[in-house]
Amino acid sequence: MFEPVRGKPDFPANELAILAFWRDALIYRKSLEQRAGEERFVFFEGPPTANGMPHPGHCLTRTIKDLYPRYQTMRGRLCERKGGWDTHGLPVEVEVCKALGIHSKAQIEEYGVEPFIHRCQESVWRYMKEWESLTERIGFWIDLSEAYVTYHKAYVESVWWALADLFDRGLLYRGHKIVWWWAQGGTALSSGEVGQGYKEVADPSVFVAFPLLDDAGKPTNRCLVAWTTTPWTLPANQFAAVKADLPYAVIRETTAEGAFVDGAPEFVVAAALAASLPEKLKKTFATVATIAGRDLVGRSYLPPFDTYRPEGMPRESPLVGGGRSPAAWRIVAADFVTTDSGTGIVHVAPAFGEVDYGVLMAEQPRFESGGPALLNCVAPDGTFTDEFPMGSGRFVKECDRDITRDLKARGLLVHQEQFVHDYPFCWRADSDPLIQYPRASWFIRTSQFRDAMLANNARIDWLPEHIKAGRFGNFLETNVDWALSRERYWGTPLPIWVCESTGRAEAVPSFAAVLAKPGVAGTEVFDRAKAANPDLSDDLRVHKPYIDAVTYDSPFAPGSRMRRVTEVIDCWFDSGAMPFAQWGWPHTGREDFATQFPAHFISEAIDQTRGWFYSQLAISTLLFGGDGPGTLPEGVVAPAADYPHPFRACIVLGLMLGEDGQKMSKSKRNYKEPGVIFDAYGADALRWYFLAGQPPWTTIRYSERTIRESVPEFLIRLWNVYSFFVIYANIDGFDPGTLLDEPGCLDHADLAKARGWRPVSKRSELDRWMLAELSATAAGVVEKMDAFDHFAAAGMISALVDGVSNWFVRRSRDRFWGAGRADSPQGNLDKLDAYWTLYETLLGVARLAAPFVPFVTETIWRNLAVGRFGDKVAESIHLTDYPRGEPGLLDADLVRRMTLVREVASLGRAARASAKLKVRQPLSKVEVILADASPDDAAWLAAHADLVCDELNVKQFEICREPDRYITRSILPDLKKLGPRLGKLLPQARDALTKADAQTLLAAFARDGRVELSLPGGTATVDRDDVLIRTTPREGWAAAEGPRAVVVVAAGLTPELVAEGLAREVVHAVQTARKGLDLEFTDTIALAFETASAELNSALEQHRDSIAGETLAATLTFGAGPAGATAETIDVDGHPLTIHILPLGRQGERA
RNA sequence: GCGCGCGUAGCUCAGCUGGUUAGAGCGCUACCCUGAUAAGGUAGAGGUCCCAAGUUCGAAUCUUGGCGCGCGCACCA
Repeated sequence: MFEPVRGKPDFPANELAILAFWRDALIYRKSLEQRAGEERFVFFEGPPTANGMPHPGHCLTRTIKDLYPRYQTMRGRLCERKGGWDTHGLPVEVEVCKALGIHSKAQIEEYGVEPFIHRCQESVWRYMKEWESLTERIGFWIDLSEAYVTYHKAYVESVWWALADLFDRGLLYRGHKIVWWWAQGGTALSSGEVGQGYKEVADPSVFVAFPLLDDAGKPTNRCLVAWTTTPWTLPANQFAAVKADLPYAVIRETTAEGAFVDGAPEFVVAAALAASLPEKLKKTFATVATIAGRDLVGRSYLPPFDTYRPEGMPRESPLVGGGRSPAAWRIVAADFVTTDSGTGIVHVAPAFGEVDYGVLMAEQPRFESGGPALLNCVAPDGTFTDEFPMGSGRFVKECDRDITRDLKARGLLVHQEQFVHDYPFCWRADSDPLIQYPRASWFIRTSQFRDAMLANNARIDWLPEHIKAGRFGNFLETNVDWALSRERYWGTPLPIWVCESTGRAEAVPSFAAVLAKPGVAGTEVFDRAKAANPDLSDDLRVHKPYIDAVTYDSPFAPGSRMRRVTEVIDCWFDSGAMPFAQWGWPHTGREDFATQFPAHFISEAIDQTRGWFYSQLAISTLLFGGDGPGTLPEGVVAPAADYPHPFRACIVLGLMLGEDGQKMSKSKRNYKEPGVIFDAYGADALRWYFLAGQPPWTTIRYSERTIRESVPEFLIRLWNVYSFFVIYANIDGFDPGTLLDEPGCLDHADLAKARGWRPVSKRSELDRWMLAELSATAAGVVEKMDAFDHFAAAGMISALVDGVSNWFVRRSRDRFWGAGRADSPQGNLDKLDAYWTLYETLLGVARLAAPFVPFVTETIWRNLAVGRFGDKVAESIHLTDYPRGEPGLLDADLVRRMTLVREVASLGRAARASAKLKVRQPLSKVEVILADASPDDAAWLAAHADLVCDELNVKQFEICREPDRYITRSILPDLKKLGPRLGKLLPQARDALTKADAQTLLAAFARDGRVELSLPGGTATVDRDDVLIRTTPREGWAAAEGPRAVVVVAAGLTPELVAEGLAREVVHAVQTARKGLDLEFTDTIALAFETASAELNSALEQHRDSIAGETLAATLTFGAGPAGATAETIDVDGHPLTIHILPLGRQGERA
């Protein structure tokens, strides 16, 4: 006996039981052990952070990340799945700050870096439990016990090795960078943070005159007009930029009569904007001259403030290669100048703008001895320094008004207005405007590797493909050096120590390397902390503040000490280093890294394009591409430099939105917690919804309704088939366990050894069809899954389940109900065949679907296989091999023809429906006209008349001999074939073919195989293969038309047919009544009919035996029913009938 | 502003290299079947395939330009 199956499945409860089984029986571990020594399928887990709650988006990634390793394991490969946790970074610090009720760096320092770091380390695991339970509940098999953790000492040291290697190769350097600076908080903000803080504000917009100087250095009456919305940057002005190929106009105010106003200055602005300034000023101007931008370049001007221009300061510096030039307050050419707004002349303050800084960087190499220095009169706290006395000690933005007033007083303010634009503010303190500000920073020379990264990218199998050349490729094209350092606390410390007297630096590859330095000191700081608090994690040895205390003797200056720089690094470098750092490589884990690099497969959402996808690719390309790493410990070998690495294929998942199509947000409550879905529908339902609902890269709208609706279509249907099988196998005593001694893997070849198993070639056509479909689907699914196309694979599996349910089982019902038991070779062989076929199919479907819906398939396997064979078979479906299809069972002809029958049956039902003839009513005949079937297929169909008759409840089925009675034919050109050949003649040919008499044309095709069409534009030869024949039913028949056939049913009814219809109607009524009485399938009844209708009475008499048989009526009488019977009066097609039923109890065997 | 993606039925989405009547599931309506039964089947209603121009014998599909939405960039990696 199989374990009886509930008709109404409780998937969630079922799944909990399966989870317990997996846990207790160590199935995941066994699935790996079983593949020991096999070829590997390498998977990298992109580390999530347990600092936040997991949400539905993580369910999607975890489903996909589980699917392929599970699949590949079943395909025979060894796929270890090492978990990982991303633990560093600003978000952790922010969480801790929130808990502490502080938020500036000063407050952190005040609280103490040491306790702060301790809090960070604890915070990292805050939602650990939720993450672990989600991971288990959704069926994501991954080894969390051995997970890598980015703050662990071994991990940090691995990252240190990478950084030291880059440093030694000159790829890690210190430079300046203009950042968005939160002055009040004393920190730069990351991209996400700045993006969140944009607000629309009105800033002052000022047009300022920069008087040009004559050769003697005296101001002239001619002024550049520059435009800025940040007046506070004017004291740090160093250049004015124009565009070389733009014309500039010199304009001067005129009186109403058109004469120049006495003493009015001449303004230089872009010619394209020469009209806008007079408009703003509401004055009239006339053009004095036009100058090309390039002719302005090199001229000197008087800066708006003399902050950096004290009397006697040399204004010229020596140029590289001879000559001299003013080093500042000079006009330069720049491409970023536009005429979209402003004046076409850009005020350049390199300290306070990224493009401005770029101008300075371009200028400096022109000069001897470094060229112009960066001028910065603002302190890190956002206040002016004493260099600019007017604003000294005040926040820069607050000085805008005074600066404008001062310019006006000195006659330099040409115009002032308000300008409304988006400007970033601090996301945590939204009244604090951010400013662009120069900070010293450490960079990695990624831009030098741009071409290598592009070459590497070109070899990656991106899904969807457009990521390669699109989002990711574009991003690589515009690569700039990676700003690595962060002036924060909780992160991997930058392993660079600097000589306190010479400023020379070196990088160390490990903590041991630090300890090995001469005169090392400061390690006792951690030791003391550990002594005071024995629970202190040793991992913190390599973190701030302890590592900062470690110093050693400088190799650069005797007597000096080496001290670590204060920065930590961008946490994206941590996660990007995981391919090797998860093993602690190269210090440890050499074997693991050698066998598990690169990954065959990774998958994350599209937001990782610039995150993990990039950081992995960049780090891997820099370290392992080309000549490979510069330094490796003795005996350690670098991986091959062949691209792609570190991953070969990457599924980029779409963004997940909430129920309302908006971004998921806890506060909006626009999504259901994963736990709610698991409890109501189960993990399989959620997984199937993700995998089969849409291609993975589409933006997905996560809604409970869609998940709920996706359950019946696949899971319930599969369950129904399974439940059907178990019910009848138990009734019939079909038990493979007693028929098969050596079950092996329960593959086709194994089943062949069973007693009572007949070769498929000997079984009924339906069985051959089912197993052919199974094999074809298996082959197709494998092909799709190997190409990472699970969406297509899921569609095939779904179609297969539909075929089992709605064709095989439905067509086989009579076989399962047939007489004779199926428990031995001596029984009903056809019934036995049906069981073996359904058994094999169910096992096959379950195994195909196992990576997708691992729970329900495990349930099926546990009952159908393990329950019968015990430990002779794999204890879990996930320990079996993935079906690839039996080539010997494939039968493309049969599959095609069965599709044709199903189509004909479907059309027949449609034809009945159109004539309002219900299927209960038998009809005399159905005829089919095939539009375009081969003679073999037509003959095959004719031979399957029984099948069609049964499906359609008709007495006779035939291929129509006189099709012209029912249909008309028209000839249609096959455009795909004729189009390329005929080109412009096509419309004429189409008209000719459509208008011509179809019979004549068909006759011509039959005779010659082709026809010649004389068309106005020439002659066209059309072969029989170039046309399609379309058949259309004539009016007046109960007919339905499909692409390949027309089906006509005979609507005429004879008295016999009507009587039979009535009888079936009554059977239906009795069955409904049985159901109402809650009778078992096998309960017998005493039945009596009472009717005033002679016609109905006669019909019931005629079909008395079949009615009794179908309804399990032990007695069938007419008149009043037996005592105690229920009575129900109904209307049967206009005839009154009272039905009396008395349950008699269980019958030993079914009829 | 720039880049990428998307726009197809009431909803969620397929639709490969251009081809004849644009599909599926769900929902709705009607009918059917029912010894899998809180399942199953058939049909109907519902579409200017976002708009416009172009290429072509032929465009949902290719090109260009708009419009709308999302994401990314604009700090930065």
